[in-house]
Amino acid sequence: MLAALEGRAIDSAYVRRLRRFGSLLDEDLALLEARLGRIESYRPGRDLGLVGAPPMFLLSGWACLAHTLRDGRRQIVAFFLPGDGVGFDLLTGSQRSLVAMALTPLKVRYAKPGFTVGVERLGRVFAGAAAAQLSRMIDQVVRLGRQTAYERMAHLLLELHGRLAEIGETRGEVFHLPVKQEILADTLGLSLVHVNRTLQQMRRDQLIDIHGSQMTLLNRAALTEASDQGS
Amino acid sequence: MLAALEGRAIDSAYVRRLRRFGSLLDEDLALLEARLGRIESYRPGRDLGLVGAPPMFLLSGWACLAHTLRDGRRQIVAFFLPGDGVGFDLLTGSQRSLVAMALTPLKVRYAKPGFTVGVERLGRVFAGAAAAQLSRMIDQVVRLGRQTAYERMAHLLLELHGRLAEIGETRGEVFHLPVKQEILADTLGLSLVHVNRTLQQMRRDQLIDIHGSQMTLLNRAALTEASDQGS
DNA sequence: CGCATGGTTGAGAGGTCTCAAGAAAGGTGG
DNA sequence: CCACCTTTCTTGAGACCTCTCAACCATGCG
Repeated sequence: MLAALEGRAIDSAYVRRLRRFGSLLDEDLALLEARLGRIESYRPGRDLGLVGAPPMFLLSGWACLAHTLRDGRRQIVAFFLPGDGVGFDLLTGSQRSLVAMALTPLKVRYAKPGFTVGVERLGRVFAGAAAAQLSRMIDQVVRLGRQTAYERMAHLLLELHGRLAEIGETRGEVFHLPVKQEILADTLGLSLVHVNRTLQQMRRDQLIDIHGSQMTLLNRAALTEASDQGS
Repeated sequence: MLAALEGRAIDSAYVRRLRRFGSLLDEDLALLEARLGRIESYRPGRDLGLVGAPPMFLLSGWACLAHTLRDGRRQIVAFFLPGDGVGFDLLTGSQRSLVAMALTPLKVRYAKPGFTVGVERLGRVFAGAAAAQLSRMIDQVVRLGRQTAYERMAHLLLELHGRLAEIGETRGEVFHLPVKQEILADTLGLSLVHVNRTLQQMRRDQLIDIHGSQMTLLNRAALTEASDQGS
């Protein structure tokens, strides 16, 4: 049974993700696995109900953290991709109109009640993951505050490609982008129409190629140049 | 000597701040005090040199976390006010053009090397402080992504007043706002000129009053209404 | 085949920006 | 205590990026 658990853990997205932040021994993975519990599915648009719920890992599918203003304007604060942890950093401040929502069909694995990680390897790895999320949030602030639509889009596409590459969900410069342009708009602080025009422009500039929900980065150098931040 | 240390700790801004996130016993404060070290001063504009340095508490003065793009555009990601901790959440990702900078004359107290907090009261309080910072970062994303200049300004002023009130640095609706309009501009993702016009408008609307660096919130209800997020 | 959903395009409006210059405020040396 | 200089605030005018409104097109599905 231990072998089976380890087998499941080793090739799961969250283990691939966590390993980016430090080496994990088999015993660490077994420990982690023992502290994870039931698997659940969500349909696109469903609220993941952060408040009061235990944290979870995304096994597959995309989700987001979104805030809706009284008049309906919506800002997506962060994307959650397969392997990402949700709720470990207690952003579950119980507050306001902040909700976590499935963007695609979603499979998640909840932590068991009372989940903790020590300060050992597992703890450091979790701290690294939390730092990475904070770093992405900072990127988001910079995008929204000081970049043009074109720059924001370039930067976001590079971020998404990078994050998907970490868990092996890219084929070269190609990846699956399973969200409507409306979602990109609410992420980048733009209107749906302008997102569309921006993508058109990037196509004309040969920076990207889109077929359905398949996104191809045709010119990484130009995208990096355009995204400026230069990260 | 223990009494002296506790005396200093009890009325310091960071203790007032931390106590917001849970009760702390005298022994907790003594423990914290023992893990804090030297005090240092910075002049406005100086880099606090996050990378590789231990975390610190601001004893007095304001600082910020800022990212500068290649062409000089700057985005201030977060303000640090007296009592705030800087660097405890390892945003010190060693990365890019992200710097912490003094905005006013600053006095900070560094943690001693190897600083840690357990999972006891002190640890929970630190976790609460980290969650609050993340929550403010989310507010910042919403402001920048989906609010107008007027709304952004109203929301930021309310946030700053609230944070200063926590440490007793307000007198009713009056507080000291020690930053240039340029700093507000780089925080709110606006131009200096537009910040000025927005403040003028809020004055004409009798929402605020400004005398030098003294800011008065004249109409909290209207400010809250304008800031929308309704937090 | 018709409807629903999501993508695309046009045109005008509007919020914010840039450039530019003048006014106010604050510090410093004579 | 004043003259001067620097910094910061203020205001005007036109440009520009992005928005809103409104269609129209493409795709998929029952």
